[in-house]
Parts: sequence; structure tokens; C-alpha cells
Amino acid sequence: MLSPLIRKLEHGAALTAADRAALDALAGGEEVVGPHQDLVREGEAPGDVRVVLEGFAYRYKMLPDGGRQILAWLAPGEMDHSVGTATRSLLNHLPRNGLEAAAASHPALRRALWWADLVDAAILREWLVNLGRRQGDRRIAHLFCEVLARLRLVGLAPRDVIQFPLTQVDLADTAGLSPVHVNRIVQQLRDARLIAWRGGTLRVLDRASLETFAGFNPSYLHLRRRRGPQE
Amino acid sequence: MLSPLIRKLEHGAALTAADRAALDALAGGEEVVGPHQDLVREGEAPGDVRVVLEGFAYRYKMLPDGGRQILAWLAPGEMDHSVGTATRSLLNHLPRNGLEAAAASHPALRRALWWADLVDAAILREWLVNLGRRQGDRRIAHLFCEVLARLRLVGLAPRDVIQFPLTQVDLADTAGLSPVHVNRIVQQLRDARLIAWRGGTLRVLDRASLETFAGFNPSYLHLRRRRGPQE
DNA sequence: CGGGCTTTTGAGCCAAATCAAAAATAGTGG
DNA sequence: CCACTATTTTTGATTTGGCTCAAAAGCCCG
Repeated sequence: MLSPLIRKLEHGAALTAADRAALDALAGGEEVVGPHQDLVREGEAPGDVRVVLEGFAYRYKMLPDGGRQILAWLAPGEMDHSVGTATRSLLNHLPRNGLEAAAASHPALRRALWWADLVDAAILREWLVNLGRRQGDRRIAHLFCEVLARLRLVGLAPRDVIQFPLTQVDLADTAGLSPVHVNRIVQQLRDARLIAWRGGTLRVLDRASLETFAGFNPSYLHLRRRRGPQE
Repeated sequence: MLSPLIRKLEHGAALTAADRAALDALAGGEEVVGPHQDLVREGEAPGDVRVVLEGFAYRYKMLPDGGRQILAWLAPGEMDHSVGTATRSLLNHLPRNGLEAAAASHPALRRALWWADLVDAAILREWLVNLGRRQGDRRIAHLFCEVLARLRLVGLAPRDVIQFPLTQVDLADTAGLSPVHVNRIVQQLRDARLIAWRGGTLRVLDRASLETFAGFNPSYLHLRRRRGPQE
């Protein structure tokens, strides 16, 4: 079942039952993948499109000196061509040409997929702003705000509580900081009663304050055209 | 004349004379724009696509505290929807629907435009790596290597000398550094005889050494399918 | 109940920021 | 072509955010 994906795409365009069915028909076998697995290595030919159903995956680059930069997080309902898993994840893969065929014959689906690409690119740009012009504590806070907003999109953030199974090292490689510094920042956010985070569960205790602190403005996520899922 | 654009797209797919003509037919009036002009402000509806013919433009974001993060540079031959100019520039704009129509009826053109989008996204990802995991001096050096490679693509980098009219402040807002620090790095690169840069002209004196220093690997620019321009 | 991750703490250091002012360049109008 | 301004580049001094190194403590899981 591709429901998280469908749920996400609903925000990009109003899908008909036929659109949803066309998408669901593409679902291949589900696949459980352990943590820290590369699904497609850099340079390899892109095959099927992976959809994350549970867990977290990411896209990243390694540097010659062993450094790692994470380029994107993939939460449930999000998809990509080349990813590694951050945690044990449940994935599905959609055959590329099947997806293209479905898009060709379903305009709303095409619009929604195009919208999803736009959002991906906008997130990447915002991450650049994050690394370039925000200092460590705001940077981490901003990432928390964003992932919360994204998971809310797919209905996985009841009461501002989300499953967030990344390690502090993953967070460091996302934010361009050292793990030690990330640790100190996380403690600071905890002490300020903005978040609680342990055992893979992140609770945002005071979303408004966290967003103010981070300078978070969700407009880049293009959530504007919010419309109730039309059942 | 859209020759820099066409020259760039040739690297993405082999264009026929008809493809080139279709693109040229879209050219609107040329437009000279002074430095530091916003062509499309954030949030505005994207209208025509701008092509840079001469000069430099960029895409950027402002922060509430007045900080600025440059998200992309647009060298001659490159195009975008929302840009501000870094310097006095010569632009042309292509009507959006005309471009879409041309893409629809010219497969090679469509492939080339799609390739250009891929390259744009890849550059953005590499910039994220740059900000996240390279220190100041390598970061600046990497930007120099990249812009040199991109201008070579459109034939504007004879003997590793390019027009590079950005200020050190622009460079700082690209690299996520302070102008003062950028200045010191530039001097260091000059002292090391890697570059010379004055009066808007950047000379890369020792490309191999600069690339080694920066850890520059041009594969992300997708220059692979290099083929002589088929006249 | 170990053994391997992950998180936490402490100490010292370095890259890069800030602040402030001077020098050099580039532009502009007379 | 020169004076006058505005912008850009450069220098110096100081502060600080964030890194490194190293070790301890806490967790998770078989």
C-alpha cells in the first residue's frame, strides 16, 4: 500500500480515485531494508523509484577525506532514485517506465509528481540557506521544524510528536556540524523546553517558540494549496 | 542571438539545425539590466524564462536579519525563472509556453532542457557539500573551479581566463562566509599563485593545483557526453 | 551480561566572525 | 581630465562558535 505517498501527493493536486488506483497498481513488492544500506550508489544507473513507507532514508555524498554530507532526508511518503537508509526501513519500488506511463495518462498525477519535485528542490535550497547563513542552534532547530511539517503532511505527526530515528551523527552530517557540537545544541534545546528527544521519538514541546527560534517559515514547502483530502 | 544557450544545450543532446532554429525563434527582445536588479522577486508568479547572454545573475534568498544567501549563479548561456543580476547583464527572455511548445515538438531539445535541469540540481547539491563539509579556503577554490568549468562549456574560458565580475561580498554570500574572511582567502590563493583576480577578470594560473586543493571533481556537472559541436 | 553503538562531558584550540577604520578602485558629473 | 563620491578591498585587533581529541557514561540487543 502506497498510502503515505498518495497522502503526500494529494497536497500537490486533487487526485481522483482512478489516479490513486493507477499509482497503487505500480506498487512492487515491499522490501524491508536494514539501517545504513546503500540502495543505489553514486554513479550507478538509476533504476526504479523508491518510496519510503516506514523509517527514514537519505541521499548523501561522501568526500575523499571520509566526510559525509547528507543532501536530503526521505520521510515516509517521499520518494527518490538514489538513497541510503538511515534506519531499518520499509520501502516499495515503482518501475520507472510504469510511473512515466501513469503520469502520461493521468494529468493530475503528473501535476502532483511535478509538484513533489518542486518541493524537493525548494527544500534543498532552504538547506543551503540553513548551512550558509544560520548558526548551529538555529540550524538544528530549523531541521526539526521542517521534518515536523513534512511528517504532518502525511499525517504522521499527531500532537507534534514524530518518529525520528536518526542519530546525532546523522544530524551532524546533515547540518554540517560535528557530532559533539550537535549534542550540545540538542541539550540546549531540551533545557529550553523546546523539544524532548529520546529513543527515536521527537516531541516538539513548544512549536511556536521553536519556529521563532529557528526563523522557520514553511512557505518553501509549498503547503499553500491545502485542501481537505477529498474522499 | 541565443548562441551561449544553444552552445550549452549542445552538451546535453545533439541538436539538429531545426532544433536550434526553433529555439532561436523564441528569442524576445534583448534587455540590458543594471547591476543588483531583481527580475523576479520571491513569491511572484514566474513568467518568462530569462537567459543570460552576458554578465552574471544569481538566485538568492534574504533572511529576516538582513543576511543573504546566494543559491545559484547564472553564467552566460544559463537560464532561470527568478533571478537578480549581480552585474550589468544582457538578458533575453523566452516565453514560457513557447518554450514548452518547442520542447513538445522537438525531442532533442526536450532532452537537452531536461539535462540542463539535472545539471542545475546537481550543482545545488554540490554547493550543499561545499558549505557543509569544506572549509573556507577550499570552498572558495571549489567555486572558482566550478565556474571555470561552466564557462568553458559555453566557450567563454580561453586559457583559463574568465570574466568574473562578482564582488567579494557576492562571493561571501555564496560561500556562507564573511566578506572579510573571503578577502583573506582570496589573498591566500593569490599568494599561492593559484589565481589572479582583478577588475572583473579571473585568471586561473594553475588549474590542476587549484582543483587538487579544492577537491574538485567535475563529474557532477555531467560533462561526460562531450561531443564536438556538430556544425 | 557483555559488547558495540550512541550520547555525554571536559579541555584546549582554531577557523571564522565582528568591529572599526584605512586604502584602493570605480563611477559620475563638471 | 579631474575632483568628488560611493563602493569595494584591505588591514588590524578581538571575540566566539564550533572543532578536535579523549575518555566516560548510557543504551540497546543478542
